Amino acid sequence: MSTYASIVMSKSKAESPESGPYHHGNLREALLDAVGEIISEKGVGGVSLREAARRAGVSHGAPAHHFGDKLGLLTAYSTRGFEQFGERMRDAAAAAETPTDKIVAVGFEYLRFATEERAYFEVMFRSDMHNSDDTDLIDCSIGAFSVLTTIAEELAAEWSQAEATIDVDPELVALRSWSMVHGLATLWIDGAMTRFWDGNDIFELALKVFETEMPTLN
Amino acid sequence: MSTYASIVMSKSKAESPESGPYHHGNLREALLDAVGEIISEKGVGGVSLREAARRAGVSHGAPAHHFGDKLGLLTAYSTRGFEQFGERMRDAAAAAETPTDKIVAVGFEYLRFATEERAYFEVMFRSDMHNSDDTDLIDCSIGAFSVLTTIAEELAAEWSQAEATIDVDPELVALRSWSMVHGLATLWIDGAMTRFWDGNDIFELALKVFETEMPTLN
DNA sequence: AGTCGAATGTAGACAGTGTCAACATAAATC
DNA sequence: GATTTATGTTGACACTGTCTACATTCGACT
Repeated sequence: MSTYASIVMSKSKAESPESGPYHHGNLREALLDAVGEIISEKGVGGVSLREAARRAGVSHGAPAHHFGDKLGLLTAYSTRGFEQFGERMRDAAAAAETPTDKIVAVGFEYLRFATEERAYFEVMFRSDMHNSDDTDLIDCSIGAFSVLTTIAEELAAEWSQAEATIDVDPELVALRSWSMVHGLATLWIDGAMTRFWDGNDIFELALKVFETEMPTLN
Repeated sequence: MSTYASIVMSKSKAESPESGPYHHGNLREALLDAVGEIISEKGVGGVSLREAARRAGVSHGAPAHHFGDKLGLLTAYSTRGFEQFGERMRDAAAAAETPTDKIVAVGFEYLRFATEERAYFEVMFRSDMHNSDDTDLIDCSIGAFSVLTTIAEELAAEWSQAEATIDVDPELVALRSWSMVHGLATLWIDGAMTRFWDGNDIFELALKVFETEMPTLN
């Protein structure tokens, strides 16, 4: 079919891809972009292989060649999210001086990512939205969290030097910080806190929550 | 059609409901039970109105009369989860003496519910799995969390009596505790911690995490 | 007791979905 | 330049949510 013919004969049906070169050129990335768009517009439940294909201007079967199945697409999207997440964590840590400043900066960056890049965040931390055994995904997630564990080690070293009585496990410091900031992020995102806190700034709330002393429970 | 005829002529097709009385009698509860079964077997993504109807031995259109649509079914399931969750929280708090004991007991009960009743937990804390505006759901969730806020008030009162310097906001104490335990629960459930903590007992980990002192970050 | 409306359940249709197999086209490799 | 590989298309299938039309039963009112 000539180029003219393909234009004239282009179907108006929504299913059919726009007329263009047979090969997309960068379909993989285009599909991942589409996933982000769909989640932002309709939520994670609105994601479908066919809709992503439609937005990338390609037939409904095309995505299978790049991602296998739906879970494969979401896993790749999740991996991309962890890449960007890790980059943000590293940048935030690098911009601060002391271990204490670092962990606070990383915590706030965590919240910023969760709220600004909610599409990624939801898929990243929902085990049924990706294949947890995927090696790329595992590598990227470990890369991101290693920022936190590194800071925790620096913190623990600092504390054990300053106060002889305190000898904390760095790993537990990391897990404790992680739990707190992750819980705050998810509860905030899911709207669970709206009926117990009437503000619309999570950073303001986070500052107050982090500063709150709990004597008998340290 | 006589009873005998209905038995003899019963179709073998999986779609068709088992022969029985025209009215189920307790379809609403049966469908909610089915949802729990499905989630336990196949995860939240495996839930479908038709599968629930099939398990309840009823035609595919029946659920609509009780729940409207799929979101309605999940909202009702979520509400039922918050009812049981609230009951557990209240029982745990009632079994402890001091405010400090109470909040620890409630925290551990929170983790127990998250792991033992994972089917409920996932739907309860996933905003796209239920209608957050549902009044019954709102009532039940507030009922559950009010246990925590009540304890936080008792704690804050105790602390402000004992140590004159500390005057904490009870609401922030509640949100802080909630964030930490919720973050730990969700990260544990989603398997995010498996590569950073090699144990299989969340209560053991929780004990260590809660006890970990973080001097410069209180 | 009888009637009628509401509640509950059935059956069929429709568009949308994921996945598969068969095929078409372009790119890469030798 | 031929062939293998990667990429994309098309059609089919079973499954899904939702809608409409219809059937049965329950309950309330006379």
